[in-house]
Amino acid sequence: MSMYSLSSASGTPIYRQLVDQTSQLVASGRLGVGDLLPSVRTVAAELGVNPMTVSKAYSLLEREGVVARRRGMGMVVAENSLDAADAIRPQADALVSAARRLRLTRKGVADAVDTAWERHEQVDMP
Amino acid sequence: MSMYSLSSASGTPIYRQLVDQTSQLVASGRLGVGDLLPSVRTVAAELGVNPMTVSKAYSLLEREGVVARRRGMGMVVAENSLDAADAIRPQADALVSAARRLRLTRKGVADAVDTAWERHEQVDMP
DNA sequence: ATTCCTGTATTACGGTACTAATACACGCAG
DNA sequence: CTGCGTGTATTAGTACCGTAATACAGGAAT
Repeated sequence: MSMYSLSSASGTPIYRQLVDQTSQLVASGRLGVGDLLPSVRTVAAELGVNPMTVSKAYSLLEREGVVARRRGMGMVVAENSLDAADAIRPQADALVSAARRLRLTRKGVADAVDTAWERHEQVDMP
Repeated sequence: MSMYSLSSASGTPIYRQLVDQTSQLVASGRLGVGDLLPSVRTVAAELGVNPMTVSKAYSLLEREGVVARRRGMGMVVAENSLDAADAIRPQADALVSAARRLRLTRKGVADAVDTAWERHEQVDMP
């Protein structure tokens, strides 16, 4: 069983799904500092995609500082990699910036987030 | 002076910039219900783009219910168009969904939004 | 040294997204 | 009706993006 699962219908490209899922695994602690990622060819075979596609994902993750290269070994989770707060910062920034353009108050944004949270809770409680 | 301003470097396509900027003008109240939008050809000439590109933006806005068609006249701001809370819903959803994947608490998200808000306040207080 | 494993540079191909050129349908004003 | 104003269907071209095929550079293991 692969650590990744692709949604072919999602429209988001494979390499980006891999980046996102890896970031999530790291940010949520299910992948710890120093852990070795599965090799490019392993992932490619499991998912039925081309090794280059996986490589592209790994390179992006390296540029973002999430993983580091170990020569001859593969890729490992980097020293100062993401925590959850870092990981959602871009989305939080996007929200705040949109809200300010619309001249919303701080409370207005908080309310919007609250109702969004409740919308989600109704859906996926396991 | 046009009501729109394009950022050619931004990477986001022209028609989408037009949709976004129009939505913002409506959601922020600077464009009121019934107001007539500038004609496709006017906008196209001012911005130096093709009328079809503007038309595509207007059609999207119509599908989203932001504007309505007045035969022979042009496009006007629709009756039940956006308010600010509607306008940021997609971004709020994206944030919450990312946060839940990372198993963040409700408070964790709220905090992230607060710090994001403060980051922005330091930048653009007029 | 040989073999097996890493990741990747290069190239090519298919598809799609964006924009533009042209021509059209139709309402309004005279 | 004529002329000018709406928006748009159709078509085409261009650029870019995502993916794959292939071949390569280099460390690890023995």
